[in-house]
Amino acid sequence: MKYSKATNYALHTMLFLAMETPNKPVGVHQLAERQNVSPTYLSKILTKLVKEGMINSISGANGGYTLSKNWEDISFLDIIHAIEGKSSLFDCCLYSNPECVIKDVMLSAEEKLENELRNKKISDLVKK
Amino acid sequence: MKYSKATNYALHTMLFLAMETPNKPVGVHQLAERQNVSPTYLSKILTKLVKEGMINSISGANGGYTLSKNWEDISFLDIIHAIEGKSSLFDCCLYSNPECVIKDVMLSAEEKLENELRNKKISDLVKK
DNA sequence: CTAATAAGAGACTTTATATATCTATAATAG
DNA sequence: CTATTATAGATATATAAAGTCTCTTATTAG
Ligand code: SF4
Ligand code: SF4
Repeated sequence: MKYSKATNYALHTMLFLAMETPNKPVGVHQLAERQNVSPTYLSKILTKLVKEGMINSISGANGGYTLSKNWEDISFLDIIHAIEGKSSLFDCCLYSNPECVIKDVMLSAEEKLENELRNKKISDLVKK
Repeated sequence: MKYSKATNYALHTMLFLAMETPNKPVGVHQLAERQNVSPTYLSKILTKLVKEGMINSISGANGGYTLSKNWEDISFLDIIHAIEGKSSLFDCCLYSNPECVIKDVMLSAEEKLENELRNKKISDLVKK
C-alpha cells in the first residue's frame, strides 16, 4: 500500500502554484519540468484537480493553470481524494455484518489519518 | 491506495485462531474455506506470519497453525507490517531535503494511522 | 517402516493498476 | 491566420497483486 506518484505530483503542483504570483497562469510544461515528469501525463493528473474545482485551467497562448479562488481552504485530503478516489483503504467482504470487529478498527484508524490530512492545508505551507 | 486482500486474509486468520481452543492446531484448509480463498495462497500468506513469530506452524498429520505464546501483544499494525512491509506510505523523491514541508505532513498523518493500529490488538477483539 | 497428512518453496500464470505515450481536437492571444 | 496551450481518447508499457501448480520436507498415526 502506497500513495501513487500521481498524488505526489498533484501535491507538489499545488505547492508550486501556491508559491507563484497569484492569477498568473503557469503552463504544464514548466510544472512538469520541475518534477521530472512528462507534460502530457501531468496534464492528465491536473485535469482531475480542475474537475474538483481546485485549480482553473486557461487554454490558448499564455494559458496554464491558476489556483481557484477558494484555494486557501484546500486540504491535503482534498487533493489526495481527487487523485486516489474516496473509497476506504480497507475493503471488507461483508459490509453488512453489524458485529464486525476488524472493520471498526481499520476504519477508525483510517479516520485518524484523514483527520490529520484534512487539517493540513496547502496554504499552511506558504504562510511563513 | 488500498490494503491488499492478503492483509485482509491475515487479519481474519489471526482472529479465527484467537477464537479457537488454544494450542489446538488449525489446518490451512479449514482457514481457507472460511475465507473463500485457495489453501495454497493462504499458506503463502501465513508463512509470512510464521516468519515474524506471530503464529507457529506444525507439519504432519493433525498439524496446522497455532498462535504464538506472545499472541496477546500482537497488534493490527504488526500484522499489517508483516504482510505489506514496513516502508512509508509516501514516497518522496528527495528524502534528504531538510526544508521539506510536504513530507512532514504526510509522515505525521501516517503516524496517526499507525498509532491507532498499534494500540489495537487482536486480543482486544476476543476478550468480551 | 510406511502411508497419509500437512506445511513450505519456487516457478509460473493471470489479472489489475499505475504510469506513461501518442495523436487528434478545442480554445485563445496576438 | 498562426502559434500556443489545455483536453480527450486510444494505446502501450511496467509493476504489483492475486492466484495456481508442482515438488519437497516434516510429522505422526498406525
Ligand atoms: S469480520 Fe468484518 S471485516 Fe471480516 S468479513 Fe466480517 S464484516 Fe468483513
Ligand atoms: S518538497 Fe519534500 S516531498 Fe517534495 S521533493 Fe522536496 S523533499 Fe520530496
